[in-house]
Amino acid sequence: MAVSWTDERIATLKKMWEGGSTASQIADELGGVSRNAVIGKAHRLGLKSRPSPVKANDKPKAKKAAPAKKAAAKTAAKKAAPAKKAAPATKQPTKPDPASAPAPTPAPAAAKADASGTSQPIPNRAPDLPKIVSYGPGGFLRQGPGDQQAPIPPAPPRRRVPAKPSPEIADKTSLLDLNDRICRWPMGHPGEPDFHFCGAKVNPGFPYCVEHCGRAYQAQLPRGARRPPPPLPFGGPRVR
DNA sequence: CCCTGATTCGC
DNA sequence: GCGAATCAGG
Repeated sequence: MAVSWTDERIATLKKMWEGGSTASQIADELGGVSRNAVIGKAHRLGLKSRPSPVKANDKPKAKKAAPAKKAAAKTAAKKAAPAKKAAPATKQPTKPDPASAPAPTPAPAAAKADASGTSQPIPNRAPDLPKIVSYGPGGFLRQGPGDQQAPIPPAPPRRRVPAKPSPEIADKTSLLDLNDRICRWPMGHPGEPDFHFCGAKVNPGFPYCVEHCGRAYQAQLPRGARRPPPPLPFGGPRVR
């Protein structure tokens, strides 16, 4: 292994993982590791999978055999002979487990965040869940179409080596400084040396400060008045 | 095809 | 403990 899992890297991994970032993004950000490594480490750390595209379902129907057998057979076959598909060994009936805990319902009742400067626009406080609520597909916070705050010129390329050796982020709010009480609004792009977070005190019950709550939770426009510009997490985080 | 996370297993 | 290979769903 080229890089070991230092305490710092583990902290970053945890933060991003819990923050909803994908394993690929985390791997990218950390640098020097594959997304598999990130996932493996995350599991070893005891982190669970939140939105897993593959795991969420739980059908009362019969399931396929456990992958263990297949994997074992596969590897064995691979090592032994270049056969593509090994013959299925003795099959064993898998008994379906009873349904487990219900899926977590996020229920983003973001409601209305006023745009004008009328004091506190948060009528209903968040009842619980101190964790993240609204992340965009890019892994970070979504932003309403109303405004832009940065030109966002450079699209960070997919790099896999140097990401954060030890940048001097000084007093900027780094990923590791995030906690439940400070605004997580991202400033800049992850991977850039000056990438940081807002860091202001959060609007109680929300992951952002009051100002950024107004940006994160924009009232839905009435149907028909739909705006063409879709919300982008960044200017264009993905480059391919 | 791309993506995602989960799991297994050799190292 | 680590992570590539593999699996499996979207």
